[in-house]
Amino acid sequence: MSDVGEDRADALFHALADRTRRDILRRVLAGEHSVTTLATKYDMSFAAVQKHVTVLQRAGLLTKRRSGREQLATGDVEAIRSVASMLTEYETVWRGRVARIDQLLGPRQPDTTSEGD
Amino acid sequence: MSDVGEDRADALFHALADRTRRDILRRVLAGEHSVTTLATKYDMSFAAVQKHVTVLQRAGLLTKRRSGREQLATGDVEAIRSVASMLTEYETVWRGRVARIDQLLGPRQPDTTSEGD
DNA sequence: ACAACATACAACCTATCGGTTGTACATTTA
DNA sequence: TAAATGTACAACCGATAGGTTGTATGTTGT
Repeated sequence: MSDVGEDRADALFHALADRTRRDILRRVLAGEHSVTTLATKYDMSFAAVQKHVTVLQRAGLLTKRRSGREQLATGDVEAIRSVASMLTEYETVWRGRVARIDQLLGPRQPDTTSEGD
Repeated sequence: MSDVGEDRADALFHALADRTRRDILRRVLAGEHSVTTLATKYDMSFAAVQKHVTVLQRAGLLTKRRSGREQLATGDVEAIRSVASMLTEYETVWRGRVARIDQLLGPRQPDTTSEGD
């Protein structure tokens, strides 16, 4: 993967690696919230929450929209999907291994025990 | 979500938030590798790589199997899938928002522009 | 038995993280 | 216009992350 892609993966996974940020993300995916509104939900300072929002924003997981003196944050589901597709690539790597092992073992009886997946 | 579930999410996302660890993960998903073999691939000390392997192991993303004096690491695709399913839950939250907005706007003409997904 | 190899882990260092308080600034409302 | 509100950001602090070197321990191979 490209260096910029790895940078993006770093930012995305890092942003998701904190439970407060994940909770904020759920809230802003469900609907728009001002930073102050979000801040009231957590037992920490406004500044701390504001930093978490910034981290999520830098990772592209949320965007902010100014409305008067409020800054309304909204979750970006496309960013979530891009993380999911990264994971799919990992799973593809794994399937490659299974395919190689299958080839190594040669043709066998079809598996009838798990036919209705 | 339960506290233990959040702990697990912390560990998983943290483990994935480092490009060296992600690269190790790809390698061990593709096939078994000893820690020393992995260490030769990176421009850092054996101890550093060993620590990365431990982080991945603690998160459940890989398992180790002793073979003589070697420790063979192998990727666990189920852990990858569990992360993917977490993300699906976030997407579900988002769809809930869209559904609420739809309801708010009331019934409309069906969208014929993207019928063939 | 002994040398070489593979691993584990402690101790240490620097940078970053997640939190704090304080201050500054723009916008709204009385 | 002045006070209240919402935000941004700098400076600081303790804990953790990611790296290092050094040492100890188990496993091969000669």
